[in-house]
Amino acid sequence: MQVPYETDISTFVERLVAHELPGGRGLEAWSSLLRAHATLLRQLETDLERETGLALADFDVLAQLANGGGELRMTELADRALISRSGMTRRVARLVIEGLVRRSSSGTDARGVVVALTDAGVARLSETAPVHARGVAKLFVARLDDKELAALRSALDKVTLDCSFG
Amino acid sequence: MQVPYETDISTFVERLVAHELPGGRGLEAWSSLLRAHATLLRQLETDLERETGLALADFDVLAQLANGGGELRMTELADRALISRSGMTRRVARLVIEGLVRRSSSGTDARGVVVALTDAGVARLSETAPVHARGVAKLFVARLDDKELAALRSALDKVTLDCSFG
DNA sequence: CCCGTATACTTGCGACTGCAAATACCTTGC
DNA sequence: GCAAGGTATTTGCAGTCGCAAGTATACGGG
Repeated sequence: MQVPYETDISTFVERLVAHELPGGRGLEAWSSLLRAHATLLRQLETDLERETGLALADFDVLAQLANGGGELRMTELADRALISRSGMTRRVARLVIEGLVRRSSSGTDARGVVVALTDAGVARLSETAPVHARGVAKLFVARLDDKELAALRSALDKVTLDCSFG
Repeated sequence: MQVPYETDISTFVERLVAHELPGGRGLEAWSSLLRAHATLLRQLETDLERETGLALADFDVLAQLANGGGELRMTELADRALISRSGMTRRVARLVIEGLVRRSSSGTDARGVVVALTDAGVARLSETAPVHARGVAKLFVARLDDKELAALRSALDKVTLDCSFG
């Protein structure tokens, strides 16, 4: 491709992008989404780990199981936690070793595995959920009013895809 | 912690969380943020890789460099790309091997490294930027009107932290 | 009843990540 | 002009990830 060296690279790329996104429309919002997500998750992760010793990824599995009534299938769990099935296989394996979760085979489908919270898992979740909730409250919810939260949710749901992992 | 087995686990955890987030306020918005981010990035990543052979992470480095006028220091690059400095060291190393980027020492600070786009890097960015922009346009911008984009940006900027990596 | 295909999950693999420690250089105070 | 402490970057390491392929089970048509 012919590159016009006489102009600034930044404005050159801007022109290329403008063909798809006139005036760079929506680009600041997109970039804000990336930044907010990255910085918030980073902070929540380190806070939770420091205060409770539990990794956010592991907390998420426990929380999803609780939301699911205490037990879920592997695929369902992976979908809810937004990671791949193979990733969930290993996460669950780690949690089983820690005794926070139990695996049993599904009664109706011998291919299936049901993952359930153990008593220790429920206890661990009980300790950690308030800490994480406090983090989300302080860093996210407290900085926004009801209107902003509703707008955020509405807009984000419009751009959410329903693709799963392999 | 004493766990009331007689009640549902889901409502039990809900009660624990309600102490920090009355009524679970903002929790749907938070979950929407996580879902939107995960699904969008997954799709954009696979689309870009399939159509251009470039990983989104590598594209991001090239784009940040272009935005920075063609060259940036490692730390600045890592901050903009929202990853750790050590991660950026390795990404840049890969891009140097591919010939898309060049490393040179800063004139004024012998500790510093300046990363710059090569001609090949500019060319690669020119091929890939429209593809990525089209993806962002189709999956994100097109689904929202100007008001929603502005609200999204405003709300997300309010919750963005300014922490860096180690 | 059995074959072909679809689904549920796991494993081999290669690649990427961040943290902490190490290295190299700058800067300030004295 | 040099020691002490700060900054920029890289490397050792251990952990995690997703993809593709593999295993095991379910199911539908002949």
